[in-house]
Amino acid sequence: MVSARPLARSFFARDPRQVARSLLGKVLVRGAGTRLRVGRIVEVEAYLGAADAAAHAAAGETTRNAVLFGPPGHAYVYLSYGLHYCLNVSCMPSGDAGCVLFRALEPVAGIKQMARSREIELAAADVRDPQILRRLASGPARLCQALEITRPRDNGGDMTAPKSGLWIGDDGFRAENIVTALRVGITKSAELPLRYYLAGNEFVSRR
DNA sequence: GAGGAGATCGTCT
DNA sequence: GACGATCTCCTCT
Repeated sequence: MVSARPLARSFFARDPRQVARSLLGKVLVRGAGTRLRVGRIVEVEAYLGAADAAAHAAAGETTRNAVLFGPPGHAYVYLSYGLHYCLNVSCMPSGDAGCVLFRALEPVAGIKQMARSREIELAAADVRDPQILRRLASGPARLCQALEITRPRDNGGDMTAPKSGLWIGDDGFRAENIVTALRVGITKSAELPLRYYLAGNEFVSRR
């Protein structure tokens, strides 16, 4: 089991582009005690708030996106296409409602639990099968399924506090060779290069 | 391996 | 009443 320390709130009180790059290589931790599920963050996207037409915050504050307008470092979870949840963390560039979307994780611990949540049959021999591991959390909706992240349960939670049950930690891993690319699945402001991932990483959702 | 369609519902117009 | 920051399955090549 890795030991990780939570990130400070000030980490998130920056421009979402800086936060996004800095988050690569950190670990997303679900749960408490010994039943932890841990994934390394390998792919994220930045959303800039009012200046970014693709951002949920662009049209102003509503009950849905209220978390984005609150303090940085909190979880913003929303339902996409009526089926899937997606996880963001709020940032605060000069009072604006920016955020970072988590797009893919590399499973580190609690792999069998993740598979169960994803309804993937996993024999002991499969735990190291890269084909199967890749299906666990490579995609924003998949990682929410794998960690059982939902809006009723996790929206607004404090991602700097382990006691919230969903937090981000630094285990000493240092990201190198970060690739910048276009964001996935949006139509507005699609030309902005705000997606970041670890070069050559197997668990990135799209290359 | 690539491409297309369907699933499904909260939120905003 | 329309529309998604998606995933999976199916078909075709």
